[in-house]
Amino acid sequence: MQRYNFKSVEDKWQKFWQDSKTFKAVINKNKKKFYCLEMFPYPSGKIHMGHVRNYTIGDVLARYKLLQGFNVLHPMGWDSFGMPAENAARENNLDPKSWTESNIENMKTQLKKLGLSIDWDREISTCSPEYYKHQQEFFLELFDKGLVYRKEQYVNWDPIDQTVLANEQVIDGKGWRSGAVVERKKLNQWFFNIKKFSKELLDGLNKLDNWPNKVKIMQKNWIGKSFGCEINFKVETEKKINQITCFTTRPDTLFGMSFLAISVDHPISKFYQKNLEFQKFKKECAKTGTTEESIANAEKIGFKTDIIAINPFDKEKKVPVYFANFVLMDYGHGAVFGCPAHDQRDFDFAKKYNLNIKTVVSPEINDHKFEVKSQAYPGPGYIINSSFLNGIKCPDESVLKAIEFIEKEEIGNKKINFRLKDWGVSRQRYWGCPIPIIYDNDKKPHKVPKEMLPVELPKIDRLDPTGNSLDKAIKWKEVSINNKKYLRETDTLDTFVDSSWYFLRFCSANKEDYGFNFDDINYWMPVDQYIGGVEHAILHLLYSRFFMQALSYKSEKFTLTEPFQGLFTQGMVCHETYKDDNDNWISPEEVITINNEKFLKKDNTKKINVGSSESMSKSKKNTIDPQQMIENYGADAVRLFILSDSPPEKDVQWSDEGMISSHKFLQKLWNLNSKFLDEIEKDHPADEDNKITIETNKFIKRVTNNLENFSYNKIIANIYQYYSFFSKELDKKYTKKTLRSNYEKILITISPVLPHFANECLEIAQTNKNKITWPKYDEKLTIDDKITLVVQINGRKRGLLICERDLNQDELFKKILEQESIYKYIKDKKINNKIFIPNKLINILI
RNA sequence: GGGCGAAUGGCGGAACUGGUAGACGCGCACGACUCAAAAUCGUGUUUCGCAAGAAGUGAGAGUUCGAUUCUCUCUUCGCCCA
Repeated sequence: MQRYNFKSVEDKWQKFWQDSKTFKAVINKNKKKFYCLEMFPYPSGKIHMGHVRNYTIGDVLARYKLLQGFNVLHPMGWDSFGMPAENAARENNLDPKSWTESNIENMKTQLKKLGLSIDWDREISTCSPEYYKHQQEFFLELFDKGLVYRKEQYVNWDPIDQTVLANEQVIDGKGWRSGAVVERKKLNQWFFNIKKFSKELLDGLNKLDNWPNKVKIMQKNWIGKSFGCEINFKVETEKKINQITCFTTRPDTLFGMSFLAISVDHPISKFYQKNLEFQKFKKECAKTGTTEESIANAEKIGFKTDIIAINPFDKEKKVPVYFANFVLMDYGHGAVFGCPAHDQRDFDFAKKYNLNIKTVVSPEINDHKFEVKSQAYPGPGYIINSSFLNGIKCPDESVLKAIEFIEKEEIGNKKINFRLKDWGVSRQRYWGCPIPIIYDNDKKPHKVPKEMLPVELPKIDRLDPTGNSLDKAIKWKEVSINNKKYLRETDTLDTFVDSSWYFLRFCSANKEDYGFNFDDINYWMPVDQYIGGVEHAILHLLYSRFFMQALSYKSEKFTLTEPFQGLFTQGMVCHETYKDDNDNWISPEEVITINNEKFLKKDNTKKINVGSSESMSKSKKNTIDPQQMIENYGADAVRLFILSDSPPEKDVQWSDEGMISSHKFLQKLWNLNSKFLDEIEKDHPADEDNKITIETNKFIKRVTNNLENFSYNKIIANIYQYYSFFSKELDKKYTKKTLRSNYEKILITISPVLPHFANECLEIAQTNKNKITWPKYDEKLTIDDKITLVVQINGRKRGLLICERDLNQDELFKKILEQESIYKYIKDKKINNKIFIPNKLINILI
């Protein structure tokens, strides 16, 4: 018996799939399509275990659907713009383009070694002008539809590196690289009007039945619909201010108002521009970052104006107006009224500035003595101290009542507000898609004419260590059209834009005229199953959904609003972490285990401190290199292991022992295969044919169900079970025909998980290629004729009864009396009741 | 602080709509093969107990003939938002 040579088998099949274009997807309107897509990778240079898991899960599904007869589209591409390339280029004095391209080549080779069923002819890369040309067209299309606009917006500004930082680059309020305290700075930037589609994006979630609930809830919270009203506050001031409009969800607490707070960017601020104290205050506010979290955690500070606001519920009550750092201009109208007794933030503010704290909600009904003292009471209850609102249940009824009053008195109006903010897409970076806009001498923006697209990135040999290199590419920046001079926009697009429509591009990957072709997307879209990490639950998925809204807006031809019919979010791959005594991270490669204790490989004497298992990351050095594993154990073994230990939606622990045992198991399967081949030659009487057929049908049924439910870990268990059954039963008496047909079905059933191995075995068995389709199981043949019935006495298991199917209660009871081991419990006892579940259980109560 | 989810042997995890808890894998133990080891194969492996038996799915209650599964309270952990 020859050993299984995974290297030659895997190479052989990978070459075969590539040469014969097995996975090439071509539109065929007579066939049902299945679009299987995994989130495309950032080309960092090497694949990591997270990729292996993600793409194995997708590949199993794609191969299963292919065998089921679907016309499968399973493409792969590269999310190849972004900061790592820019950082690497700066550090190594390279061009981001060549760095990225060589990474892509590298990763492509590695991915191919996994044996994925990818149609590589549709490969796309977002940093290629062929791709971003279309993106620029879309940008202009959205521009024409009025969904793109420019406004001033705060950014995180690193004063040392002279650059804008993304939120995740701000660590504890400091720049990740320079360590400088990050400032808020206003820049003119481009925005996509995603807020406009808040309602559509929220309502659309209801249709997404095949999305994890958790992701839908996260998106729902992110969109943040809130019901309330706008209130127009009359003011007393010598300045030319008519009124101040606030949005509030709690107009029922208006009697407890003790101040009104507005954003430093509120239009009213123009009256204070010359006030030095105000300028100082504004600068102080700029010190807090731009994230909601940093604003929430910052100390609440205010600047008192000389404006007085009048409480519309009680015109005698007049309160001061403050500029406050916790009020944001882009939520509501940049103004809120403060009710300290029932909002902790307002409470803190009131304490600091010695403002009145009036309790207007009590937790118990008719409790007029309830008083807020050491902290705000934001909970439910009943309104007190509030004239016509007194005694009303809060907040459900009191809010409605307050709004009713507000509308009647024409103080304001009912309003639904969304937390979702417009999507700022400008990035002050070189390595991104150029924004196809040019500015005339008056700095007025114009579209780049269509025939001049794509606006290609200029080649820059050396990126500037500070600032935006595009801004300094003078030759590129200056353009002249019809003898008029313009300056190019030097910001590039957020890379989330690149990934918001790539799934459309896959449908028409090689067509040049437009981003996609309607015939193509009408056939292939939506993506039937999208698979990726839960970390993209909000932004990427929401932006992609928005992009479909934007493309279908005012369009008769584009009607797709939801890009991803099904979504699956897989868990991370984790590994133990190791540190030496000096607190340095140690990679698993440097660690050896002796008698269950872990030592540093270099000297074998230094003991390693084992830390918790965490998701694999370079910084903690707890990574396992997939390429190494594929070389050592083969792609099928790696696929088998990565699916085996945990359900795909949960985190999985990497285990070397598990990896090795998967590898060994393939060898066992191979040996079993040889035995099968020997047995297929022999013809026996059909004594056991029924048994093997039932076992095979059960196996197919289990695997099919587990495939449908993403219970891939259970499929591996099924495969182990089938192995242990057949390794014992193989030499029983089967006819040639039955053995062969069952054997072939099993090989096909395991082929999505072990494609190289299964195809090799099928070839050796000389299986007719036309017969390689997903086997259907016969429900009748998954049922054994004998069943095991549980016998309980007073709810306690006392024995098992192997008997025929469908016995009635009396027949069964007779059998129980015959069985001494059970009968001993009931003799001499009075039987009060019997609970009988046919073919499952009998519970005798004595 | 809010939302969502989870908790099962030494470990990862199974258990379909309430009906044999611990499938399958790892680890461990014992045995076979071997001069020996590795590899391989076989057997066993929730705990206590020699056994009969008893206890047992984070803790406590409840519903039920019967609860890992349903309800309530609590504890711990994870993720997301703040």
